[in-house]
Amino acid sequence: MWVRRPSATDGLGGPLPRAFYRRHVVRVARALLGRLLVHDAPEGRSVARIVEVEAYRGTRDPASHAWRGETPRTRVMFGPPGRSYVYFTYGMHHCLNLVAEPEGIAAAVLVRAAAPLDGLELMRARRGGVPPDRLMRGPGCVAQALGLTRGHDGLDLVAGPLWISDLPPARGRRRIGVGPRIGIRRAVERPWRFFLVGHPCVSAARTSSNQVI
DNA sequence: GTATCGATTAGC
DNA sequence: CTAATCGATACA
Repeated sequence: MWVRRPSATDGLGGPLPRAFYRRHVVRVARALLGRLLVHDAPEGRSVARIVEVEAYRGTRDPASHAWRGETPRTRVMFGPPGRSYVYFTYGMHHCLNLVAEPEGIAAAVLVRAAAPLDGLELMRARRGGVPPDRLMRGPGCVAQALGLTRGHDGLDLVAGPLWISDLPPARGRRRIGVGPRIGIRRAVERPWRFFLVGHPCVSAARTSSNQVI
């Protein structure tokens, strides 16, 4: 069992409780915006603010990996909430999801973009000489910057090396943009992508066509 | 067994 | 716009 190492400069609070994730995936996705994503890797800690997410749910939405039912790859999506779902795609990229909703309901939130806050050197070593705002812009970049691979699939987000802080996101003066998911051919055009409006680390794709609420 | 496509990215 | 690159999936 992994034990998170405390540190003197640790002002991050603790991991969100499992109940946070045991809700409708869209509600979880919105609640994740602005929160701190932490990876305590053997090489060191990385911290980033989540600025863009997408929700995936159920076995009927053809955009969801789980739409054909439970398979070895999607099993974790059907499992208990508060775990990671990391998949490999296009033969070269990994993507990080956070599993939501009660066990038995396949649902997860894809982390599409984040703003690096700590562990910048570590991220630069993993990503190469990329400007800070581009380190975690795009789901593949998020996973790469954090050093996540399929070995990080199914991790417990409540008591593990990968977790979301329970510190509340800044409430004041933040707008949440809403739009359809990106990169989906058989799109189900529903407002399942959420992002912090105007944040430099949000992926630019189709932003102009999205509503702002 | 073969064929196709992908919750993507970097580069031209 | 396309190449990269391989696991999951569909089908013979």
